[in-house]
Amino acid sequence: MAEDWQDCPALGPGWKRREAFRKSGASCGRSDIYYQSPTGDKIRSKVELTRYLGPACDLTLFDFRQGILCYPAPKTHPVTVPRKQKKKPSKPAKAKKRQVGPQKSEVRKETPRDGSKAGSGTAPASLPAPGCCENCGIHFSWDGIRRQRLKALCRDCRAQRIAFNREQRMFRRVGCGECTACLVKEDCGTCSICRLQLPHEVASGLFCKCEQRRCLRIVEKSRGCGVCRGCRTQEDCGRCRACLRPSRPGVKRQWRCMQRRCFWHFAHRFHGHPQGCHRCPPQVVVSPTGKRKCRKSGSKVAAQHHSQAQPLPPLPAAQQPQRTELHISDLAPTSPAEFIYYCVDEDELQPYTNHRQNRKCGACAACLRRMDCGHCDFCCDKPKFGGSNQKRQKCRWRQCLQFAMKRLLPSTGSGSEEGVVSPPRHSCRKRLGSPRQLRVSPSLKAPLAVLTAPPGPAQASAKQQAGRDSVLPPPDTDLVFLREGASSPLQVPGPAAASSEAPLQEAQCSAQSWAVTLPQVKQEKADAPEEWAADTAFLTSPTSQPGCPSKAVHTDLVPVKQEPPGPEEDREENREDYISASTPEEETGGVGTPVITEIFSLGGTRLRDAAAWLPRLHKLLAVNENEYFTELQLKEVVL
DNA sequence: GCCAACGTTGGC
DNA sequence: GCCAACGTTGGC
Repeated sequence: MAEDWQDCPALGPGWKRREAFRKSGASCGRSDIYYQSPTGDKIRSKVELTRYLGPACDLTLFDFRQGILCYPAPKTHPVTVPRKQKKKPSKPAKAKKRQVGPQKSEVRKETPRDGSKAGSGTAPASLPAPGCCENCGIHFSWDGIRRQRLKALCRDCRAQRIAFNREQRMFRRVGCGECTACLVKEDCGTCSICRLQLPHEVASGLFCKCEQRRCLRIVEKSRGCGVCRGCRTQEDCGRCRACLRPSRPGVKRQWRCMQRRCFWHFAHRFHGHPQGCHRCPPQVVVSPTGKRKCRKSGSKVAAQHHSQAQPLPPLPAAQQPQRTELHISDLAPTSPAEFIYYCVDEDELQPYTNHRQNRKCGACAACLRRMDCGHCDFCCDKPKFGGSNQKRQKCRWRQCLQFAMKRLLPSTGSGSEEGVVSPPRHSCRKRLGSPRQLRVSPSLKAPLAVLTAPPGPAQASAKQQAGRDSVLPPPDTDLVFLREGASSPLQVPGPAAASSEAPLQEAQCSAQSWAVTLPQVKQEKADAPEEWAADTAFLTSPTSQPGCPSKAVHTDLVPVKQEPPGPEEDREENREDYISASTPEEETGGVGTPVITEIFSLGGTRLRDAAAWLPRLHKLLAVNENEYFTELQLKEVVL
């Protein structure tokens, strides 16, 4: 896309403008205008531009869409006269009709970029210290590339590389269609893929393609392109981190000098990110249980082909997969130990829906929540809260819980039909369930399930509500027990007097006092299909009620009191063992991820074991009603 | 496989 | 026109 950028002298040297036409969706054909500052910052609207340039810069005359300055025409002459010149900073910034996060935003924008934007009223930015492109060697502004990238590539080279990667993915999926391998119509029958004896339609599919039919234009990492600067470099530089990396005794050096790595190194190795993982969207791999898996993770079992697997009907000649024709049950192996992972076009498994709306059930408390909490990391990222708009995600407290549950329980379809749109059955595309929705605190991977009443600024009452109906997460803690309908955390939860803020739909499950939800992504990836089946069995145990989404609900659970901010020693201990009291900040939806659901992942504990340890947990809870539990205690219970 | 970043699109 | 946030992708 780099070629789409065009200079925009109206904003000064180095500014670029791009018009992007929407290629799909309801607004297909519509165009959006983006600007890029000399330092590489992307501007998406005039408001952002105003914010970016600061109040000293008057954009009144600047036509954002056209990228030109429009001076007021004579009264009788409506035609604007574009001029290519710097705008005048003399006039104070026009008050926007809608100032979003005015002060914070300005502070935020100016703080990190003061250097580049000081005096940017007309000609923005002193250029940052240049870097040297690893590929072409030219000097360029490194500052424009904000990510933590190892390769220092200039914009053009990076664009080339990205284009190359994109092309390579396409080659891997469908091939170039021109090389001799792509023209081969028959499988060899002898390669490792063919020997798996996968159904023909699968074997002739994309990533499972016969080795003899794999596109020859795929650049193998081990070979490199042979042409780029990296491939042509014969000697190690001796200075890069690879060269400096100490080799293990007795082990041949594994690290190739950074300077000798192929510029085109395909970022996703074929077997590293095959179709099925979230990096490879067009294809998914589906286990017979319905859990989609990245082939990488499923490769072991994939190698164990079950000869009795029922072949799928042949694909139409047009190679269009038969939508909705594929049923997971058709693929069920006769032995639980044996699984076959099929390449299935994702569209086969989900009829067309508006994907962008599939993340909302519209019914859960999170969906019903109107206000951003203003404190979670995603809120903090929002411009209106002074963020830099990099994450661009919905407030964590507003991320659909139903969707999360669906993702977590791919094979569980019960109990969610009541006016709830079933979220799409997405593959292991993580983004869909998204760590954004449910993220495990990296500092503590041990907690039990958590549900919290979302805190937030929106509710003075909500805060109280949170205090009443739930136990808020202590710092660095993923453990929160939500109690419904209770007047205080100390009471044994009674019938749900569902708080409108109570997450999930426990509110609908009047008999359920506690809700325990599944771990999100990390658990998902770790679980084997059979474990999911077990999980599901547990989660859909008779304790669940019709109308309730599938989730672990244990009626025997006794409430746990969340201590108020405790003594200092407790806080210290929290780092190690304790799930301690929450800080005031977190009580309002604070810095810590406001975890919606978490986790049964104590040391790899599976939900399937829950039947065994839940009673123990129950006992512990009963004994320690007013206490917190150490991670150690929880481990003892669960493990 | 995870995550941050960001292009893109929906909707107000 | 603008913002929200979904979904993709590069880096690791």
